[in-house]
Amino acid sequence: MKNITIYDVAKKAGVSPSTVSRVMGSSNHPVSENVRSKILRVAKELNYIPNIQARGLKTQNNASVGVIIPSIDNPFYPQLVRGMSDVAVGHGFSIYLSNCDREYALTDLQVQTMLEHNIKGILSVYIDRTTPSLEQFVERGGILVSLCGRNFAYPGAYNFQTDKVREAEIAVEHLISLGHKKIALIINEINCQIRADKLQGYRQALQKSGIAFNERYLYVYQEEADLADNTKNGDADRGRASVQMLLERSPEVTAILCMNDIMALGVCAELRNRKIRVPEEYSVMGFDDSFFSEFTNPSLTTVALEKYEWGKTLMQFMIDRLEALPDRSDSREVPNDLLVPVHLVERESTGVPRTDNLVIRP
Amino acid sequence: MKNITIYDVAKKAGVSPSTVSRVMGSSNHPVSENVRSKILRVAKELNYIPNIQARGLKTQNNASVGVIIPSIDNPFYPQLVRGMSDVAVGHGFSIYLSNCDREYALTDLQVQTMLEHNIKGILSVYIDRTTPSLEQFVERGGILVSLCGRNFAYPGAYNFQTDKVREAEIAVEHLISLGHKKIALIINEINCQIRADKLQGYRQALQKSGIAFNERYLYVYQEEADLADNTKNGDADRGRASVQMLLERSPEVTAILCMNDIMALGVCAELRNRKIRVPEEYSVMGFDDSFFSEFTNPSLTTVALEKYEWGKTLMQFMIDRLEALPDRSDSREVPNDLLVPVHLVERESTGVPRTDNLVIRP
DNA sequence: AAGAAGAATGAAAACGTTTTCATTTCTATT
DNA sequence: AATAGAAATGAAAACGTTTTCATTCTTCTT
Repeated sequence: MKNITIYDVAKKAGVSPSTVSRVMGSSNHPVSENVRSKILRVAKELNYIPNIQARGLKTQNNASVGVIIPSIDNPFYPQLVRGMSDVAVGHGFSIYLSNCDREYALTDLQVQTMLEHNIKGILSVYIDRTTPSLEQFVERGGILVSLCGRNFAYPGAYNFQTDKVREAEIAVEHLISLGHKKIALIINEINCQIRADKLQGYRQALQKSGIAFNERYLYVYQEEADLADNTKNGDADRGRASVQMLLERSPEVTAILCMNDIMALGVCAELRNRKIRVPEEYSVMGFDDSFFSEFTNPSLTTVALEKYEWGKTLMQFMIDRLEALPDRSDSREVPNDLLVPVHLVERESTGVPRTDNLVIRP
Repeated sequence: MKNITIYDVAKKAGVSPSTVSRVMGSSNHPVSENVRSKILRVAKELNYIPNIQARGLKTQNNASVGVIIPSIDNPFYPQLVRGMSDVAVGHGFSIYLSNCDREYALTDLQVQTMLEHNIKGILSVYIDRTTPSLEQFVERGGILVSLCGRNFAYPGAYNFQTDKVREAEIAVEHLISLGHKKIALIINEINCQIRADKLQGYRQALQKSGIAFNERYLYVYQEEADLADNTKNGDADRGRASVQMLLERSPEVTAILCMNDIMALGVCAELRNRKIRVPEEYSVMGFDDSFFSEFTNPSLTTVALEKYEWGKTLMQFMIDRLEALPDRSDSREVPNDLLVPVHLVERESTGVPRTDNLVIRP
């Protein structure tokens, strides 16, 4: 079961291995037409398969990029990854996918592996903490492009930013424009930049409209608790649970802004359970415009980001850098025109606030 | 920017490269405790990173497995992939993810790439057509494990089967048990085994109950049409569109069985649009128990498969084979006890059939 | 017709490991 | 105390490429 090598085809074609290499690889060294075609023919006959490992060993390059995301099992990411994948295969690149759950140790480990595989490009999404191996990666000249919130930048990386502050502002502004003044925000513990950004946007929007920030309308909880169960995405359940708390602690609220659409779905389901109508009694909003949000009942008002487009943009950017690798003259600036904008998608789950102040049905 | 190699640490530690290799790699050759610890220490000091490409070149092994799925952008797959990923990283393996859209040419290309990367294990899910490079892969001793419908088996592969026939039967049986007799089935064009299996299950269940199969209740359409738009998952829209057709062609139907939950969601949304109630007027069912199905309104009755568990099982199986690679004494039989069962999840979208035969509201 | 420039080819070293085989060092048995 | 055997180490070849450098073969210019 010996592999067919460049030597085998060289022998059969009656030329030297060097020449074969020049036609099989991406060399631009000239080689005459007839020997080229002969080599190609023989290679096909022998079913020759270039050995990327050997090539990479020599060239210190391997056509693949590592993608690190929190978890593919969050509906935000599949489309993003799909966009990345599409442009990657278009350029002959492969994708190493890695779910790190935003866990420090796990991220470090995965990057370590990528380092060992001699991967030269890492695309990290919404990971807002650097690790030793990540630092080592950029130190060794690896290309790190990161997509994160507006208040975070890796040193030495190309930092794309999605403006989560603005996203949250847009959401709250929408709610305020409908007449809401008591708006609950449900988010995870603030250990992650995105969430901090969202909180900031929330406060900013309130402030702009002269509405006082009320600590009691803020629902923050630990994520760790149910991480153990990888079997399902916990956000929906967390949405459910929050409703219970909210109804006890601040039923006077008229709108509920959720961290993402899944959570909003959970909130809606629980409200429905309790025979509370959306949006007549509570308006509910999410983020991300997940694919299902258009089809739920009521359909979800949300703030959208072109995920697929983003994925494409990021990977294209990465590949451009990768293919120009030797000269790293450019700074780590990211062109502004690559920022894909964000927009409100207004659907059925939000409406004017209820007028009566009754409610309270535990 | 020269790499630190095994030679560097050998020199600094005052031993030979061979010895360093033995402690850094997974050799079981004995090496004394003091030199081992010394090497380890020096390696850490120098920030030595083993070069997997070089290792792979020598050992013809690289700790990664290729995963081929139709598209990560179909909610069935993220959880499956997550399961795979979890066990893979647990064993130090990396995942090469590849979306092939069930396209022949694309699949072939991606496998070709994996071949070039010297990947020794490919996990393929619901791809029911072999390609030249896939054949070459198994010919060269690659391990192919495939998850597919019950009527399909790759030659030379470990074939896991999910029983789509049975799944469909379960669904139809449920509907029949509620009293339905006129059951529509909406599926994609039958170029894929899963769909054929589902159709078979549908017919079988009807037959068992002595209900005649009615061609008019079968809605099949081409998938190609809107594949171009990768921006969104088209099944929901197809569900929508089907409602229109169904209402024209066979409004007498009382239950609608959809290919998957996304499609069911689309169907529900369109019915709601037309003020037609689910399940009072039409029962609607899907497949897959997607994570959102529990939270929609009405929540969806569906047939579930433990996707995360399946992913783990498959990857574990793969890694076991991979680690025992040299001896391939076993046949390609797959142990029966690894079959993860399928079950009905009864929720709100199905109920007894309406009694009046009115309807028809185009 | 001679020579220069360029095009096409080949030889061989290098990339960073693993592993076989040979050698040295140790331990235990007599 | 001698030696068999085991344990620990090292030297060197091999894995399959790419690429530098040297060489040969063309083709043009004068």
